[in-house]
Amino acid sequence: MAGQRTRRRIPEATVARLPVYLRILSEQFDADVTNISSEGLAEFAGLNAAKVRKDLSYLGSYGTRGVGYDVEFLVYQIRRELGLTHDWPVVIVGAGNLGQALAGYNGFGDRGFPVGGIVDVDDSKVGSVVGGVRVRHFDELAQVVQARNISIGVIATPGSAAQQAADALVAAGVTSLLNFAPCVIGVPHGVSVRKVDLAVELQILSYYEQRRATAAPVAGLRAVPGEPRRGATA
Amino acid sequence: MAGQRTRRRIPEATVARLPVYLRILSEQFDADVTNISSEGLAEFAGLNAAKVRKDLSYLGSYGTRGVGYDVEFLVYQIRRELGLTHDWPVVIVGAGNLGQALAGYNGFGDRGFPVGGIVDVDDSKVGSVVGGVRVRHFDELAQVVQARNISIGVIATPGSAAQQAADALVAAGVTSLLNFAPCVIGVPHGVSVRKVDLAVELQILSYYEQRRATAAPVAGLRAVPGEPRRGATA
DNA sequence: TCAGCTTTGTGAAAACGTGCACGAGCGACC
DNA sequence: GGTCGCTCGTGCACGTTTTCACAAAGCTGA
Repeated sequence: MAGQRTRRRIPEATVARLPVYLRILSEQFDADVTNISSEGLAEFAGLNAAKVRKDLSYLGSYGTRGVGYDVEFLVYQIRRELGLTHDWPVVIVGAGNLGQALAGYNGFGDRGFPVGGIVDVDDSKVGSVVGGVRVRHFDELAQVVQARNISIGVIATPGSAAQQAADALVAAGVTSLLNFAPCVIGVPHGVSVRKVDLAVELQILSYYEQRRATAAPVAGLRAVPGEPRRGATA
Repeated sequence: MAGQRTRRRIPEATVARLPVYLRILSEQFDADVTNISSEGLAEFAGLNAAKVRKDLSYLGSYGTRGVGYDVEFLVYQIRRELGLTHDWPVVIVGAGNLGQALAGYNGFGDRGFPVGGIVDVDDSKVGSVVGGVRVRHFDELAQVVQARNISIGVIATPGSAAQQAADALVAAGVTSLLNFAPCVIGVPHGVSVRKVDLAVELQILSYYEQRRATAAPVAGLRAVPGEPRRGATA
């Protein structure tokens, strides 16, 4: 109650952009850039400077007027705000095509989300090793979760098994889910879900493609208002 | 100018939900459900009924008051609006871990987006076959695109090569990009980009996890306002 | 035909997110 | 110390999205 600063509520749209800023700032830091302006950061992120400033202002007043932001300090602050000061091991449910690719994808572990376990219902897959982790049986999910104190689960099952996977993950104590299955899953209040559906993304692109094709059959390629902005994240 | 009905502009938020409705409706159709209410559809999609009705109203007045919507007809209308009346072959740039997984993932082709080609700069990968498609060299990208009249490109390269991949795709005539690389890419006006970044999704989950952990250290698990809604896509 | 029930379609209001414009504060230089 | 130029932080207005509330319209059964 004493130490921690008052918790401001950060808008969801801003939360979704913080990881983008973090990546850019980390790259700049690695390139020995020590200071950056909202204008510069906006350029890298494909946004406008006012939005960047407003987003960063939710973290606190960490910029210096007339100068900009200290890159290293901002990296630290964003990491702290996003809870990235320690690793978050994840458990993957489903060792099929997608599950294997995810387990083998270094981008997870490199960014603080090591694969702490992977499970599948298929006995023929159990025991094999993907991405350096041995596949265990779905029934052992709770053990895996509790042994490593995992709070993030990744659903990489077919749609028909996704709800069952979600239920098992929640029952095991997982409170955040990343769902790759092409279906909506229901979870108790207090559990976060984010969904990534590749087909949906392609269908959205298809809409704008089709619209370009039919809306301006005479004028040829032309700007279409209401286009998705760049950097629209899943 | 004569035949086609006036083109109403559909809000981006609605466009992003139409694929979800489409999937649900297709499943219902396969289960021999012929009619569905906005309430029923909302339940499946994890939304409220008013939003569903407003979304569908952008397509036209296709419901029947007191009854609901004809599932088959609605499927047809959404497919038409999204431009899904024909296949959209895609070309994948990058045959690494992710590119191979995408090529091997049946969910693409099944939903009208067959992999029309996959290219890589690495000679050792050229010639190998993934997901039934032979990997060709990056230099042949334009040929691949033009031979199959491809307008959607998938970027599955490392971040450092993403901009180069995007430039080559655009130069070859591709007008829609799905970017899996962890960076923002710049494209000319008139080209659509959607971005999927797995690490970003996990970092967003991390934020809410961390918030839960620090915001209510006494009361234990509690609802957090401003939680991402379920099914938050892209 | 009419009453009663159901469900759509849609204005209007509320909530949310974005972009502009400008005051405030900081550093640099004289 | 004062002036100048730069950049942050933020109030405000605008556009978009969500939610509410209800009239309109269809079906059922008498």
